[in-house]
Amino acid sequence: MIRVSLESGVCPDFLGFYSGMLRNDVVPSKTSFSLILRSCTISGEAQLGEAFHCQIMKMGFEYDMILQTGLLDFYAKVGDLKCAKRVFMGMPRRDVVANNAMISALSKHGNVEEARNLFDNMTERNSCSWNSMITCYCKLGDINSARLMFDCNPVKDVVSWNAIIDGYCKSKQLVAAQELFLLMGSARNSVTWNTIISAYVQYGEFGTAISMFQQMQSENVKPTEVTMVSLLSACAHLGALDMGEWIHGYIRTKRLKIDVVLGNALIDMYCKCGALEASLDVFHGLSRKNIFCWNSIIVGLGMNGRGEEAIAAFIAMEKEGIKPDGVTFVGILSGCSHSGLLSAGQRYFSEMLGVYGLEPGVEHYGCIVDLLGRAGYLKEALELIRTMPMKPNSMVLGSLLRACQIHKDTKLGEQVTQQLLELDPCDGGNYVFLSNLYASLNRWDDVTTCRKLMIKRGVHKTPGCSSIEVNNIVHEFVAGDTSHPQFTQINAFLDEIAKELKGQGHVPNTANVLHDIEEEEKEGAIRYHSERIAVAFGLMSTPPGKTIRVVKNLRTCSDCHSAMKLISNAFKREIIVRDRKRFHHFRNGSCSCNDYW
DNA sequence: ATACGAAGTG
Repeated sequence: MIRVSLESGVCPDFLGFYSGMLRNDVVPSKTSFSLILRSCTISGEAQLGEAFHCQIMKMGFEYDMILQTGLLDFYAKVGDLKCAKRVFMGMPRRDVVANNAMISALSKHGNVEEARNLFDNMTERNSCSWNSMITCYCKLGDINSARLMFDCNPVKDVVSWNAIIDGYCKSKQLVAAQELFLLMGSARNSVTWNTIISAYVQYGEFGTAISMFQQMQSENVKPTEVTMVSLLSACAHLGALDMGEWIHGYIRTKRLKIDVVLGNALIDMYCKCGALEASLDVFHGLSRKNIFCWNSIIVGLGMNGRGEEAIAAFIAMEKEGIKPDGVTFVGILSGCSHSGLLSAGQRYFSEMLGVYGLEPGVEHYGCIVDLLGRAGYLKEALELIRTMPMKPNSMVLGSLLRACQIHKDTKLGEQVTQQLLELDPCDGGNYVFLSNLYASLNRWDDVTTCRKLMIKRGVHKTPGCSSIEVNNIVHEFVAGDTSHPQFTQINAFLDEIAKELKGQGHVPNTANVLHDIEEEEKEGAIRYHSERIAVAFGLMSTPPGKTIRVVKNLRTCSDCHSAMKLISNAFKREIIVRDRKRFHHFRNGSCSCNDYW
């Protein structure tokens, strides 16, 4: 029965069968223990396995090859190098399997020298031996040695190819990975596809990741849970809700197993697409939740302006006995900041160390600077930066700068921007900000100086870019971009919107024209910000009443923010804009952020 | 022996 339980793949009940044996006065044999050990290895039960090892010693069994290999494999998998070595040294004879297990244990600890030594001294090697060495070098970032191993491997199989492709992906050599991927042709299995899809997601090429999935299907390779996790992550980044929902449907129809990782990917996708209720449904439906799931939902609630609920989730998490970590507090503190919960945020910040024993990092100080600054406590924020135990990074200063902008403290704003410029001279945003600041003060000479400095240093501003998904296709609009095939219609529609807004008394905030150095250079070629083009496109190409969802790479400007409110009212549409850091749910002329952002 | 998840800023 223990063997059956083991071979069923998940070995859920080997302990039950073991205690059953004892209850029925059946003395477990050496084979029983070998099987149990194997079960512990597969399910990663480190402590349980050790306990059984003690039991085996007590029983006084003679150690044979099978038992020793089992023990070695167990210690190798759970990462106990010392014990693995001890078992290994005690073996009178070491076959390929034993040697491979030892190599893998050494590789886990980064002992590449020792692993290589063992590998070189082996009289017999199989594909596992070679593949272990390939991954060992890959993990260490020594891709050239890994490639050498790959090239010398006389018994290359699909695992060797997958391992080296992943190695290239992880060492930022996508081109080399693509070359090998193409060379594989029909030898590619689902791991190969998962590797390349996840690489595209990691490189930020979300659209390519999705089209690779389509190609995977057309080549009849079965997508797995891992494929879905990568695709959902792509959807989360793109804010592509339709695609995300389609994937969720696919998971259900194919009966893929929603474990903590896939569950978390779904939660995160729905949150980042602004579909909180769907996210909560998945969250509550999970039978097991780990810290990733809790953190995702806490961050998601905060990001969508539901700070109180984020706090409630935090309390629920504690009740379940899950200990919060640094990420949890980033979520809670930023959630408090977005909802203006000043005192709650301060309380959690002090409890971090006091109650939870977590040392606040620079990211947590950043949250509190943000919290204080937004609420108008500029002096306090500045004082915190002065007294905090580490140097402020660009994010901390960025938060302060934002506060200066909201509360119109131009003097402090200039100081902070100068500091930011020194910290990050390659970041175009800093120059734009400083330039805007000078422009608003009519200091045109300073504007020119700033602009020249930018050109001299070869720095470029990130262009504003918004995307919207219509009929499963993600359309991207860069500010001033006229390349969309339907641009003429879009432009006409933008005029219509402008008229409608004028009728509602909207006065365009001309200060925003100065907000963008490149816009000035293009001399009025850009009439509108990217999110407006995207919303216009959405309004004209979707049926009345359908929610419009737009994702923007930068933060929305205040003019667009007020325009969106009016558009939502004039066209009777719910508009959800995800900007760089949070969501705005526009409905009936107002926004979920209550203009606090 | 290979593939997957959460984070503050302008």
